[in-house]
Amino acid sequence: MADREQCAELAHQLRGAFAVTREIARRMPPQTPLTAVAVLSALDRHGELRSSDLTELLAVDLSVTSRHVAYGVERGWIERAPDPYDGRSRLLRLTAAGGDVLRASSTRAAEVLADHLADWPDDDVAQLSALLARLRGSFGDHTPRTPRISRVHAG
Amino acid sequence: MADREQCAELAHQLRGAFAVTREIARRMPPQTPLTAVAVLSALDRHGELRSSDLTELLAVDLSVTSRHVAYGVERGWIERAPDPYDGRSRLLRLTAAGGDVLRASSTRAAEVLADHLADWPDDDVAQLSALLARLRGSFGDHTPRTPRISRVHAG
DNA sequence: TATTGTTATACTCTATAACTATA
DNA sequence: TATAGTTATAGAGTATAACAATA
Repeated sequence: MADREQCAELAHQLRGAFAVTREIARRMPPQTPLTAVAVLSALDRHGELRSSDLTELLAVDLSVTSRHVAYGVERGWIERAPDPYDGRSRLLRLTAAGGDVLRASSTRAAEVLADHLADWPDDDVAQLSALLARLRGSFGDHTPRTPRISRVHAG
Repeated sequence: MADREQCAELAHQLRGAFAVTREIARRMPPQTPLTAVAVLSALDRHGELRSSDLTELLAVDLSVTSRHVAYGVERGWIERAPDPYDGRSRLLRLTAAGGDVLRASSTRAAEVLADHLADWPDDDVAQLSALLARLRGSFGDHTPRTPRISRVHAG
């Protein structure tokens, strides 16, 4: 169990990571800000999602998700299908064009990181990724629950 | 040397960490947003700094630093002393009140983290902190150069 | 009556550019 | 002529609240 001083130090380092992420964001093309990439990436990894699921994954307000999704839909990166289990919501899906944009964006972000991580061993990069994934997981259960809840209700 | 796919994965996880940091920021008192804490923390760790040094440490534009510093000065958390080596700039210092605010803020941020990291072993928290510190370091040399440059110039 | 999602509005944080003062 | 810092302004990103539609 982590003590308070360790947690305070981690909070400090997270602020540093925040700065690094901002640095990456600055080097992304203006058409695909990091927020847009985050939405596309979530859809790519989880498949069909509802806005409320995305909201949990991105840890923002639903109104924010709504805007980001509209941005992607306008550009043909995301498509909205009817949700057979709930007429109020729709299922969001990545389109082929959205997949292309995501791949290009991921490549760009990876380039920026690789520029600075040239002397990092593979294992350290992997370990940092793994620890960050766990950190994210520890901040609440952010597994989308669209299939589970809807189908239980409908079945 | 990290390959591109690993870097893409790390970029993804950094976006997740970004969300976690936002979550912490939301739970901070409105008087001490995370940006203010970052400034106080930098002054606490590095001692006297110029605005340009802070700008590098925080990885923002100088105009942003200027605003954040003004915010702290207005509240008595930061004091500005004349820079004996350069009349254009001033040396920024944490005041006693600023130290108090920083301690309270750090405690609060640590609490939020500790709430979610209850089941983390000490070693993992320490390792994540260490890797994040290294990540920050790999993004350019952000060691303040106030003493070095000024004194060389003056000496 | 509660919930999903949208939109209007306001607030925070950051960047760009114009400016002052000093080197 | 260049650099440190400030300030005005604009642009992202987010949250709150009011709203429409459905459960």
